[in-house]
Amino acid sequence: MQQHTETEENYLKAIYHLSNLSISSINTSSIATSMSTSSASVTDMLKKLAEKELINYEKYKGVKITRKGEKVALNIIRKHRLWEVFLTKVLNFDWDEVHMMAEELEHVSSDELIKRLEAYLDFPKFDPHGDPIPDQTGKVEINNQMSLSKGDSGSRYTITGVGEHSSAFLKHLAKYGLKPGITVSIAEIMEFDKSMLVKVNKDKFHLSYDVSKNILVKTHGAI
Amino acid sequence: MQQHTETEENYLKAIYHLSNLSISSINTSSIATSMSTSSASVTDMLKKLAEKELINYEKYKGVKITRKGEKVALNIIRKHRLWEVFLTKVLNFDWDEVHMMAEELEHVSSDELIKRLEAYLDFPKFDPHGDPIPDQTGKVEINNQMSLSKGDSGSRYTITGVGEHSSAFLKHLAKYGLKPGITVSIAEIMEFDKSMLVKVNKDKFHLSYDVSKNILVKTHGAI
DNA sequence: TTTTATTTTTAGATTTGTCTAAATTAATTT
DNA sequence: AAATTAATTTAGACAAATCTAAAAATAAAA
Ligand SMILES: [Mn+2]
Ligand SMILES: [Mn+2]
Ligand SMILES: [Mn+2]
Ligand SMILES: [Mn+2]
Repeated sequence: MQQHTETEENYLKAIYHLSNLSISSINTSSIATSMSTSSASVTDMLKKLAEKELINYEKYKGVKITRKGEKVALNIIRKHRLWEVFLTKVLNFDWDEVHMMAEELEHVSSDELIKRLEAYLDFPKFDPHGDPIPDQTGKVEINNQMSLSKGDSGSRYTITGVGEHSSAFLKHLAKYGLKPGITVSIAEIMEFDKSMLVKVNKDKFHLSYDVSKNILVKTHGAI
Repeated sequence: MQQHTETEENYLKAIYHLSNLSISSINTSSIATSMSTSSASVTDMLKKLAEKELINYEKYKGVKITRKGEKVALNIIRKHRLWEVFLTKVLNFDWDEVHMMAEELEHVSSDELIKRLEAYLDFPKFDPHGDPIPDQTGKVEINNQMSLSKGDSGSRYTITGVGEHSSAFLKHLAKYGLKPGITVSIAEIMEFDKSMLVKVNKDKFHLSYDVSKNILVKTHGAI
C-alpha cells in the first residue's frame, strides 16, 4: 500500500469533500479557498496527485477524484471521525472542541490501531456531528437528512447532524441543548425572514434562518 | 508557548536521552547515529536548536541541553509513554507493538488531550516497558533500578523495565513471560559466559548475558 | 612536536511545499 | 467578434530538512 504525505492527504480530503458538494468537476480556486492557500500551490499539488493517479486532472479543465483517491480520502475521514468519537465519548470533550485534535490524529498511519479503536468504541456509525463513519472498505452509510429550514410548521424532526462545523456555531447550538439525537418540533415559521419558533421538550425558542439552515434532520413524523 | 516542528522535537528527544547516558556533553556523531542521519544534518539542526535556546552549543565543543529544552523533551516523552499505556491497556496491543505508533502520537500537540488521557488511564506512573512517565511539570520519578546481570545468585528481583526496546528483544522476553512486575530469582550464575539460570514461578530457564543485561530490576529480597 | 587519523563543519545540491508576479487560457461583456 | 475580465498555469524564489564531498579543527600516534 502506497503512503502519502500529510499534505497530500489534506488536499485529497478537501477535493473529496468538494466533490460531494457539486456534481461537476471542481476547479482550482475552490480548492485554494478551502485549503487557505494560493492557486499556484494547488496547481503544483494537482500535478502530483494526478501523477499518483489519485485524481484525473487536465490543465484548465478541473479535477475529478479517482476511485483510488476516493478510497484514500475515505480512510482519512474514517480516522478523523473515529477519533472524534473517542475524544467525546471516552475523554468527554464537547463536540465543538474535537475537530482540531482530530485533524492531527487522522494522519496517524496504523490501520490496525484504527481497527482496534473502532472495536473499542463499539463500531459507532456516526461521529459527534452526525457525519457517517466509513467502514474499512470505504463504504459510507448515507443518511438521507434534510435541512431543518426546509421543514414544515407543525412537524417533528430528529437532529442527525450539522452543515457547519465551526466551534462558534456548535457552541451556539449547545446553548439551546441542540445536538444529534434531539427531537425538535416546528411551532411556527416566520415568512418575512424564514426564522422559526421551535419546541424542544418544554422549551420554546427562536432560530434564525442562518441557524436552522445548518441543522440537519430526519423526519420524525407529524405531531 | 513556542511550538516546534516534529523534526526539532525528535532531535531534542534524542539529545535528552543521550544526555542521560553520559555525564559529559554529547557530540555530533552520537546524535547522528541515534537519529540515523548525517553529521552535516545534525550540525544544521544544532544551530537551529541553539538559536531557540533549547540547547547550548559551541562549534566543535559538543552539546548540552538547556532546562528549557529538557522541558520540551520531557513533554514529548510524557506523551509517548502515556500513548503506549493507552495502546496496551485500552486497545490491548502487546508491549512490543506500541513503540512505532507512539512515535507518531507523541507529536499530537494538545496538552489538554494528554491531560485527559492521563486521567482516563488513572495516572499511570510507568509505561509498558517500565519507563517512568513525567508529570505535567516535567518531573520524573526515578526508580533506582539495576541490571539483572548485576544480581546475585540466590536473590529475588522484580522486573521494572528493559534497557533495550526493539520488538525482537521484547518478543524474546515475552516467550519466557518476562515483563515488568514479574518476580525472578537467580538460581545459578555461570562464570565463563556470565549467563544465568533463573526461576519464575515453577519455571526454570537459561538467560544469556546479552539478555539479562537488558532486563532492569529492583531488589525484592533474599529467598 | 610533527604527522596522521578522526571528527566536525561548511559548501553546494536536492526535495517538498509554499509564495508572488507574470504569462496564458477561458469566460463574459460589449 | 473583439475587448475586457476572471481563472489558471508557469516562472522564479524561498524555507526546511536532507544529502555528498571538500575543508577545517581536534585528537591520537609516531
Ligand atoms: Mn471534524
Ligand atoms: Mn465531525
Ligand atoms: Mn517507546
Ligand atoms: Mn516505552
